[in-house]
Amino acid sequence: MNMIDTQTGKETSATRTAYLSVRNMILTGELPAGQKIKIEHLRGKLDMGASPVREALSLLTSDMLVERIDQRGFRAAAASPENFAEILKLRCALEDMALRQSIALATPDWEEKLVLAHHHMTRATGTAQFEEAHKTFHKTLLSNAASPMMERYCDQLYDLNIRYRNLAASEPNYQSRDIPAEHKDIFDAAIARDADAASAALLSHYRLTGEYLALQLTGL
Amino acid sequence: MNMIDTQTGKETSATRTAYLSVRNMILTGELPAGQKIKIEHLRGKLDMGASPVREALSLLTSDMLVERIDQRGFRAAAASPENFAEILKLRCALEDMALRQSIALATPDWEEKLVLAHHHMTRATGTAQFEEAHKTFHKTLLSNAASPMMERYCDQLYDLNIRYRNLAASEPNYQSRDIPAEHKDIFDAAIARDADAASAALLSHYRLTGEYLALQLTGL
DNA sequence: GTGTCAATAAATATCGATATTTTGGAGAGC
DNA sequence: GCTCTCCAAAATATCGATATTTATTGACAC
Repeated sequence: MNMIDTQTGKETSATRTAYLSVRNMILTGELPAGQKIKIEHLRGKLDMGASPVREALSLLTSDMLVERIDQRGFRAAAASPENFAEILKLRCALEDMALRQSIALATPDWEEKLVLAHHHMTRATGTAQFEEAHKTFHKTLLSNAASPMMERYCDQLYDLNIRYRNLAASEPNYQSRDIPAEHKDIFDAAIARDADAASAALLSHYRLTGEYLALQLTGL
Repeated sequence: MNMIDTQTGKETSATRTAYLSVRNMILTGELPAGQKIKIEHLRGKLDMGASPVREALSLLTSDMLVERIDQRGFRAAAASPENFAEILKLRCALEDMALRQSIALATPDWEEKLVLAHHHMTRATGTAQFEEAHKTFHKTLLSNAASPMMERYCDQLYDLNIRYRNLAASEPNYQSRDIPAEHKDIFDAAIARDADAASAALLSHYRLTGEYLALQLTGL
């Protein structure tokens, strides 16, 4: 006679729901960069009280996706070509360090994870599925660095980069690039424990994408 | 008939008060690393409702001073020798980059700020006053890099480092070091726009302090 | 026209109360 | 003696209402 709730599930809190929703709205551009975020509006849209919304927005501050101004509420983080350039530069510097550490500490276990992550990426079907696998692949590359803070920074920067890709609007059209080959190069070098080659391939991968996106961001 | 409040002042919000208080408690070790933070306890101590306390804790998450576990509240960020080593490494990498950029973009205005910041540090009297001036000096060094995110990271890492200095408990006793001379070296090289020398001096300054602190942290 | 100021409207910040969830422990069963 | 289950007690999470603060508007003087 106990009442295990409807459909078991419900493994979540209102704050978490709000956090994920708003995060997604900002990453996709549904909440435009720099725009004021009205608590009342979100509260209605998400059907919850103001407290979890405020808390979610406060947490999003960590991810540099939301700015908070005392007594004046929240707004979606501004976006600009300069900001994008900075993200790219920081990513290159931090991921270079992290990847080299990962390789220096390479273990069979890490290599196996990497093999799987790469394989999943090549087999992904839909766009969403590929995005997921792509993120996992890049995270796995750095996951052996034994450096949680650095991984956190890299994670943040990855998401900020995704945001700009979405803000660039037009469907990505990667001219003459062979993206799978670029990934394969990074992957092969990492597995071969060739840190210099792996880092070079990774940074080139980022910089090519960066240059391409930067061109489309002149309107910001 | 109107009630302009007592003593005009009151330039602050409850959330901000809570943020600064808790931040200070964690930096000084009054809230020990890893310890659970009870909202009710703080609410009483700071004499305010639970909402601003929660919001302050959520914001402190950005600074990596507080960890949040869904449905299970907040705790002061853990501390460990490994974490300290990571902070040191990241600081060295990021500040090296930032300082070089600052110097590359050097202007008379920046140099003047730097001269003043260094002067204030040499003239500071109390410990608190010196700490303040010291922080300002280091921030000023990087302030010309035109890279807000990098500066934010460096700020964070600076505070995390201060925390470990406080956690190391015993009064700092910098053996045979001449701290003012170390600062002077950094300062002179920066003013001379010698990026290599400035960076070398800065990193040496950090690493010496780091080694010294690391010895005292074995108990963590 | 243009700028200032007060009144109003809107939004944020905060409180106090309540609903949920987790934690700790006391017995029941093995 | 050791788990496991189930029940308080404690703490967190969330709501709805209210107090404050900021933004807007329009009248009025210059």
